[in-house]
Amino acid sequence: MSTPRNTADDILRCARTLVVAGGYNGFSYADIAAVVGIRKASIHHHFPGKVDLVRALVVQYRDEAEAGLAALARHHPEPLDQLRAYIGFWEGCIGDGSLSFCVCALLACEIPALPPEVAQEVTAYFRGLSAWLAAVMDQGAAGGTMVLPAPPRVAAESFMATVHGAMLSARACGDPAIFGMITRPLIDRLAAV
Amino acid sequence: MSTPRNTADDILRCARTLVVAGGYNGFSYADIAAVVGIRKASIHHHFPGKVDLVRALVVQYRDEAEAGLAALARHHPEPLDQLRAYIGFWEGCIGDGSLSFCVCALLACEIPALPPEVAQEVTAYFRGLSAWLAAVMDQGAAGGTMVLPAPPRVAAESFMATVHGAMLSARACGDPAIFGMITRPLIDRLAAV
DNA sequence: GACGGTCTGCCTACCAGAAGGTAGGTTTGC
DNA sequence: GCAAACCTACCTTCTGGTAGGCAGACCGTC
Repeated sequence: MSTPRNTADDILRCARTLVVAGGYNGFSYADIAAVVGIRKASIHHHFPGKVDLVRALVVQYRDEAEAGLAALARHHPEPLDQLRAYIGFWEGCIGDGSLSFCVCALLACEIPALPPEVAQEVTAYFRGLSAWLAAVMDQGAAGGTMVLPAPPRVAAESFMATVHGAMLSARACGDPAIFGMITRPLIDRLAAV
Repeated sequence: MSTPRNTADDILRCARTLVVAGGYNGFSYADIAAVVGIRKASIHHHFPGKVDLVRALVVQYRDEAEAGLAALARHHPEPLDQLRAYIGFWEGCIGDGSLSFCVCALLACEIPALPPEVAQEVTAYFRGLSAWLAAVMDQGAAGGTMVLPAPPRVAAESFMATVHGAMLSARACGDPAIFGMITRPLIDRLAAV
């Protein structure tokens, strides 16, 4: 089941890392070429233009996120544990530096300057994540294990905003621990006594 | 007391708008020149390099923020009202589009790709804002008008993260109303019954 | 008050390098 | 033989930045 070293995927992985570091305008085809070990022009063979590349990258990211959330829901029957795992996932990513920021959160910052094809995918990510969180919260409230401070939709938006803001603070201060400091109490506050 | 139309300040204002739209790499000297109505080379007369320009911009922003928070504290003796006014300020800015995102929050996203001179100022903004919020919360808790869900420092970080995340969600969804939806309950939750 | 000097703000005219992208040829594996 | 993958070579446009000139405001000095 091992992937036979797919160049297109190497390019996407590399682009993801570069986007996470500096956004849409923070990297160039030359940067990717240098890392992946091919020539600039070869990237165009896989992705005709930069827009295609970044769009593909966001689509892949969205797919992975969706799959990840589904897996997470399978492993943790309890809604509260699902949120805990979600936070834990990011805490791990930020802590070990494997993904120090959400790709879509970063791109969302630049939305006014983004090609519409990319912006659209970013917006879809936010809507999707927010909907998933709202569903989990709804379930938790119905099951009596959670107490929501607001209707599920609002509580979900608030939760998501705090998580993204926590990433930002961690990055701004250069201190991954800040993420956990902000997000962990989030769960405790939702837990029914 | 009217300012005699200072070109350097025009440049800073214009650069601020452009940074808010697309970040550090999202604008060029040519963009500014076109808006301000001077030639590219003239910008270098006021700001030798792009780093100097953006650094100056962030320093000015920090000064304004500091002055703004101080003014806000003067106008509202009650800590809870200060937080309300802070949220209200941003709600206004985002609503009328005059400042649809915090300059430093946006730059913080790009910190790994930012010149260190700029990154340092951005970090300082976060520390300053967080300290101010913590002080206000401390005061509110001491006065009995606020109930903090965590120690002031943690509550302040959490508050700040949610506000920044709310900006992000509003931008991601292209809907300014989301900012208010997320942030207004924040105050209610802190208010002592 | 006229004189020369200098400082400020802006200009034109460049530059080297990087950006994203294209054309067309060569290698590689089925 | 064909197609995918990759190459070299090149193009255009934009990037931040420099060199040097020029008009006007400001200046102390005679």
